[in-house]
Amino acid sequence: MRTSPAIQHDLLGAAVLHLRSGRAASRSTLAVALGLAPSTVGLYVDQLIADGYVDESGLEQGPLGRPKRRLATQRTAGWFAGVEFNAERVQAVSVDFSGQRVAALSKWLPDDADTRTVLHAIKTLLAGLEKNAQGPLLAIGAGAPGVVDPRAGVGAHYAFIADWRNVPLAESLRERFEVPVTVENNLRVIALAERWFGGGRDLDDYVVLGPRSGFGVAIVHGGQLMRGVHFAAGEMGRWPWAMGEGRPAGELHDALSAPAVWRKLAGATPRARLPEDLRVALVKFTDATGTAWDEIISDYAKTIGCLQLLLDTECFFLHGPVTSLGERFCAEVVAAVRATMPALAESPLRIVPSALGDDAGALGAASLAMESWVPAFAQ
Amino acid sequence: MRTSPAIQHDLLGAAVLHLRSGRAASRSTLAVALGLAPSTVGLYVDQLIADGYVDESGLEQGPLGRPKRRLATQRTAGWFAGVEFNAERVQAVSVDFSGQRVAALSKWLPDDADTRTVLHAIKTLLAGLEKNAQGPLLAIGAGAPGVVDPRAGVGAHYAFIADWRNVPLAESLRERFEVPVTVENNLRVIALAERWFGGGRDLDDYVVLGPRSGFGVAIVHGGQLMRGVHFAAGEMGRWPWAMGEGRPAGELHDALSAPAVWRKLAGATPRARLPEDLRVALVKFTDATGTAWDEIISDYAKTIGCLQLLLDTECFFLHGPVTSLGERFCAEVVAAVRATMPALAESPLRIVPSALGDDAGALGAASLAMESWVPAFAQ
DNA sequence: GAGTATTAGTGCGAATTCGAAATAAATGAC
DNA sequence: GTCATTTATTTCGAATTCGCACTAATACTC
Repeated sequence: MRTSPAIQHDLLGAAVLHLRSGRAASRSTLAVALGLAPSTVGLYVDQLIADGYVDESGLEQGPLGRPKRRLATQRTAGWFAGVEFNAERVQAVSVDFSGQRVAALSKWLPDDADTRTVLHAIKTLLAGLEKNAQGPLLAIGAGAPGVVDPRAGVGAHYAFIADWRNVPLAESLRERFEVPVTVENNLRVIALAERWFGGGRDLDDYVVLGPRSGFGVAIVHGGQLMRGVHFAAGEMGRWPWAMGEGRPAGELHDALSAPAVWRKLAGATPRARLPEDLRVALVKFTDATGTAWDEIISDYAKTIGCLQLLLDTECFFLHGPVTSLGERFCAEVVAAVRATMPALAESPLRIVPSALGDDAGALGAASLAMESWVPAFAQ
Repeated sequence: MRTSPAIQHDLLGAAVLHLRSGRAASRSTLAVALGLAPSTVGLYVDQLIADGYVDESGLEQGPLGRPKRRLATQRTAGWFAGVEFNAERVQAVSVDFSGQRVAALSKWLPDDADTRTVLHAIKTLLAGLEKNAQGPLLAIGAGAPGVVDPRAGVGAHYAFIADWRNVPLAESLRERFEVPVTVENNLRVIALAERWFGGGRDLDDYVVLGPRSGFGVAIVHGGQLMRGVHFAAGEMGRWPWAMGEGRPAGELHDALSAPAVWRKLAGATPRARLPEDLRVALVKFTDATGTAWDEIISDYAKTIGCLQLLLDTECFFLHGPVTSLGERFCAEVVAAVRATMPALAESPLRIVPSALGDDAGALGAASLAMESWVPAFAQ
């Protein structure tokens, strides 16, 4: 028996995050990850086991020496909700305490959706998830479009939902569900999803490319989301952009957004509804060729090359409907960057289509919830 | 008398940094800044005073209550050296323990300077500073051009000094002067100078614009330098850039570098030696007008606008020779950004000419030394 | 000028975290 | 099988840090 169980702390939350992510799976690795003494970690783990958040699931033998006692988060200790939305639809997922996706719900919004409609839809989906959930709801994360102030928990503004101005999203959900609520911008939440569920597991520096109805990016630097002083970082779509010889200058949106890509490939205005239908439509073009294709490759290459020169990041994740253009698209962009930008000719540039599907945003929102959680006062 | 003097720690170093920067000036403010209990800070301060690093310099009365006992770093407790160089010259400064600049030396390099020459010049300047210094040398910081690996303390490569490849700069200086040595890239070191000696005192997010022989930027995000995975962040000069209607596409270097600006304004190739003479030459143009001037404004506006859309930073500091174009230049660039980029029309964009002079780099290098220092084991 | 309110700093016992030695659990050599 | 070696975890006294009550130093009130 130990002398005294340690009083709870943010460190308990941090320990759970390490265990859930798989970055640490025993007392000894946890000690290294948290920068604490092994004896201290022992106390924390005892506490977590006693409270039912963690259990020991067996031994893991290394090449030599005493085996590690494997620790894992207890699946049934509770669950997290993530919800993400834009002007067209709301998506929600539930994730159990061990970080596994459990269920998902989504709902299309009417064309004239205003703030009230959207909030109502969000609450309906969350309530739907609650019905079939195991254990208590521990926290909610929300990914909102437009400018979001995560500190205040407010959706500052977004052009495509009527009325969407200084919406106290966090407060509204906390009142209804009585758990902590964290909000973050749409695309930045997807960056979190990459870290927890996608290819960003071991990366501290990466960029998410988000060509949807516009074009934006989310930058992760040193493991932290780059938000910008006014929470407006990543709005690359507004860059001035020459559309090609003879054609008028426009914005980057007009070259890289999902509808713009579709328009170029199909030679017509998209009737497809964003973004899922566009995704399906774009699959048709995965082996396209010709000037339209080359133009798209070259625009993407130029954009990503600029980003790489400026940020020197480790990996670019392509998200949204354009992802359906596949590996070949990414490979050709890499080749084009190397060919047209001398400074990056030797660079180990990585551009990968995200392995996450359409609910990346909702998963990321759930990650937000997981990251915010700390154990309540165990009495 | 206190129970037991606390054993030394990195926290002692952090405390000194807060006192030196003026962010904290008493036990109570220090406690808040360091996130420690007031009683603990008391112990640390006792230790620092006993070791001669800090002293009490009087009282500071607030609007109400007991006055703070003002703490200040002891000017004579030792000094820091900062050295910065490029292919043309080496500059070095000494800074006393309270962060005041004491002396500066500089030296032009021969046209064919190679690695050996440069290292020798650096050591000579540092030895020169040592001669007139008060107290012991505590640490050295170095700002090196090109790609620098701060972790290894190595200058990785730089095109304009023959032989400059994987130069163990830190090791070499540590051997000679027997103090800790930290190295960092040229321009990033200037960003540190802004924080310690310039207008970046209270900023956590800002960008340094460095038009010299090329064009690069240094990004500070969340108080931390953005280095990039390969220590190559900020190399914007290699962005592809349309030079204007009809003219061939080039790189951003060709539009924004100090020689390029001079060339446009003077209509000739610069004979001026970089960068000091260019600075002097550019002063002549501070009230220039005409298409050349407008073109420069518009190129800078476009570049800075792109950066602002992407990074949403708090302030841009203009450095290098172009700074001599003055406040008017910056104001016109701000106006041009607002006029040409709708998304930034309302933005509280700040572009300021750096208040630091030509030895900003050396001062920044000294900051590097100050930031790295922790008190030795006081016995 | 005594009393109250406010803020700064200190003393001291309690709580936390550490460090080093002890113990535990494995492998491999003989 | 026993023993040396290696790695993981725990024990336990020591070191650090905290929390809170207390003292200190000021302004303001009456």
